Amino acid sequence: MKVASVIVDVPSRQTDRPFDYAIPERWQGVIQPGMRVTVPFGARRLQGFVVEVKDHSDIKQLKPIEHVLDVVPVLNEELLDLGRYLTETTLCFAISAYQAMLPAAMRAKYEKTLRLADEEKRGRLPDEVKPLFAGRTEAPWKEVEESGLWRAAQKAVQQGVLEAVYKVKEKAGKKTVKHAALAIPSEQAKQELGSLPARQKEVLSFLLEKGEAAPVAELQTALSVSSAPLKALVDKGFVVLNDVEVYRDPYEHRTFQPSEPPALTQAQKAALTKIAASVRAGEHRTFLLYGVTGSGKTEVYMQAIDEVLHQGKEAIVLVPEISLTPQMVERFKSRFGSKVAVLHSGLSVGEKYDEWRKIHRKEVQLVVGARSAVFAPFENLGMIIIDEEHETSYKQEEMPRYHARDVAIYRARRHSCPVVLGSATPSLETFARAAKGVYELLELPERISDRGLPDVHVVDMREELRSGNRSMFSRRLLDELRRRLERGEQAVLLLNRRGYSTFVMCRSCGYVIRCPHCDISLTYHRAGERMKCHYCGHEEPLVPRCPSCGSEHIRFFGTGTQKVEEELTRLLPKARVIRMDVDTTGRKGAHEELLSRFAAKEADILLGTQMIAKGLDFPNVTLVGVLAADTMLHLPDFRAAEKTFQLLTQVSGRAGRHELPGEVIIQTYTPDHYSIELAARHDYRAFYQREMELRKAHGYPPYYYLTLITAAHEEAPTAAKAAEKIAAYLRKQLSKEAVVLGPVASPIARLHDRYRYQCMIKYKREPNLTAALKAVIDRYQADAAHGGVMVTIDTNPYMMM
DNA sequence: AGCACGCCGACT
DNA sequence: GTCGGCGTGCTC
Repeated sequence: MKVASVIVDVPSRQTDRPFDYAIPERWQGVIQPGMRVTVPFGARRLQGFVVEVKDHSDIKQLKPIEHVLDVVPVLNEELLDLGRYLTETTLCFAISAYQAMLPAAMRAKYEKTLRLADEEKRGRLPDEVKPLFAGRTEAPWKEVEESGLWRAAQKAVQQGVLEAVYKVKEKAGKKTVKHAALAIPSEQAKQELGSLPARQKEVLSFLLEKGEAAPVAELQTALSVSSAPLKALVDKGFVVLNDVEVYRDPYEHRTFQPSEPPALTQAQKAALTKIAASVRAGEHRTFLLYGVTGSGKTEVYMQAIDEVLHQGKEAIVLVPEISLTPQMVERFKSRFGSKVAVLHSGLSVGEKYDEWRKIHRKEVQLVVGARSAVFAPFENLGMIIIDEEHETSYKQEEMPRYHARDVAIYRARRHSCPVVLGSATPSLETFARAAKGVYELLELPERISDRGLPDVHVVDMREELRSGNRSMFSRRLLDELRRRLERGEQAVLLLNRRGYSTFVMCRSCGYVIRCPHCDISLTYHRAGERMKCHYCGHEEPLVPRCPSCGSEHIRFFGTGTQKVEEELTRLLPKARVIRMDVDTTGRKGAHEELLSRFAAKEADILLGTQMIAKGLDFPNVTLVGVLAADTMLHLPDFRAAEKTFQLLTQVSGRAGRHELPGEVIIQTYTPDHYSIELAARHDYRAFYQREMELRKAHGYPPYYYLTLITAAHEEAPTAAKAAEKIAAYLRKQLSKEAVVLGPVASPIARLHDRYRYQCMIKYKREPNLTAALKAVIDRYQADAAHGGVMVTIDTNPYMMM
């Protein structure tokens, strides 16, 4: 008998293993590993992934597979293996790994209904349940539950009057368009023409002329006829209607000017030569393309891609979500046309599904996308590029907690092809590997515009305060902004905090308004006079009095983008300001719209959070202002200095990229901090040296590996005790070289109503670590469902909170 | 994750 | 005595 091993769609420790199912006769030879199926699982039916097909199972009573959802496997051998690798390295469930590789549309939706066992039994329904089945034989379980008749219905099920039905549904379908085509040979159709009414004649000759199926909508507008004549022809059997599958094209109404590769600089040429050689040789190598902002990294990528396509292979380009701007898409679309698929969060579920299918069917050879695009189901990969390699958004913060860089290197090794990591501010981990020769360093030390990097001025805001300027703008920044307005040039202002104020405090008693679910102060948002938690999304109206002492002296502290916008319009009434943050770009397409307005010079100042720091390229921008460079510096994160340096360098790079010279003003309360000083001097290497010393001294990456374990529970002592036990267990299991720190309360001590305690493991080489962590999960993650302690493990964390 | 099964307390 | 609460363990 043929047996399929299936990973079922239940993300829990106990079900995180294959279950065997019998393959019915009709699907023998059809079912292959990597296909999605639906299977009976207990009382339910679930979607699952076939991971193996075999001849025998040790299980006595096998249930059969119910349906096959795919004609062709959606996960090939390589991706199935990659899933196993992710499971092992990130300690996630196999089902989570496989689902992360596919578009959301392919994940199943489940539906439970109650159905009348047969019509004769209707009379035996309990009276109170009867209305639910009035005029139908099936009722959604949700309705039954909401009506409060749960128990009566359950009883009816036991008596065999009703039966529970479990359905597995596909989330998004394929989009189809109705097409009309001739159902008879064209010779016959021509003969029939004479005897037809006028309108029908027009329709039939239209189809005859076209010679192929025509979209119904198109046909109707072209001939300006209703659907009646068409229907008549269908009834006569002359014409058939078919649903033809089409792709939703998110760029349907856009045209892309074809572009030609420009000439390269010496440095670009040198880098390209090395990458191209590696592509041609089909060898796995990791390059670090370290090039200052504006040095033309993208052009190197594109010409390297040319080489890949030339070899008949495929390429993946990863770009951070926020810099996957229309500008970026346009550059790739105009160079590579229909060979490109684009995957980013702005697309609808259906659109993403369509882009994925284009890749799966090999209709495109290039994918440009955010993190998850690294799973693009190509089978003949020639290169993977990761732009802005240092970006932390490449790390997924939920299961599976993978880093796209690691996945890229895994896949590239398997496909024997190069990986190119590009950045103006490489992560320390990456640069250290390049320095050691593990990666090959390629440098682009100069801007292509020949302009040099912009002048950066650091303004000490303590000085400003001392000379009586209490506003959030230094005199220098305000002067420069005015000058830009006069000259008709544009400015970009960065403030890494959205909302109006960062916290609301009572001046009488010092009470700070906090989120009731998290240990976080609420941010005041002017629109609608509301206070929001930026972690869990909790919102409440602003209170006129202090909830603690009743005083009316409620004041706003700290500055957010909303407040800056207000101040700007007060100080520079003539300035037209565009504000860009999560609050103004939430709507679909808003991001794109705001940027194109700025590009069209409909505004003088672009004010925003870090989403404006990356990748934007506006020729008319000659001033960049950073309002508070220290916002990230004092966060409880060993990467705080690195992130500050990166952000300052990236945002500075937005100025003076073309003919006009650029200038950058950085406002700070800590002008002497090395991350600010060295960013102002554009000195990455000095920063790298300095930061490496500190990492070494404190035992942080890249000198040590980290694993972060968080225990969370509604009761603080329960969470603390669990963390304590875990730490003790790990200390016992691991070698003397490993350091287990904590447990301590997490920097965000409470989140979503749960208190959180964390332990950190620092280690260099720890062969038993994975086994020990699995044991921790087995012991604690099972309890999570039963109101127990929730344990999360992040091997190689980027978020310390 | 669901869901069934099973073992104890409060009602017709 | 039965109904109905929730803890325990299983799902090929």
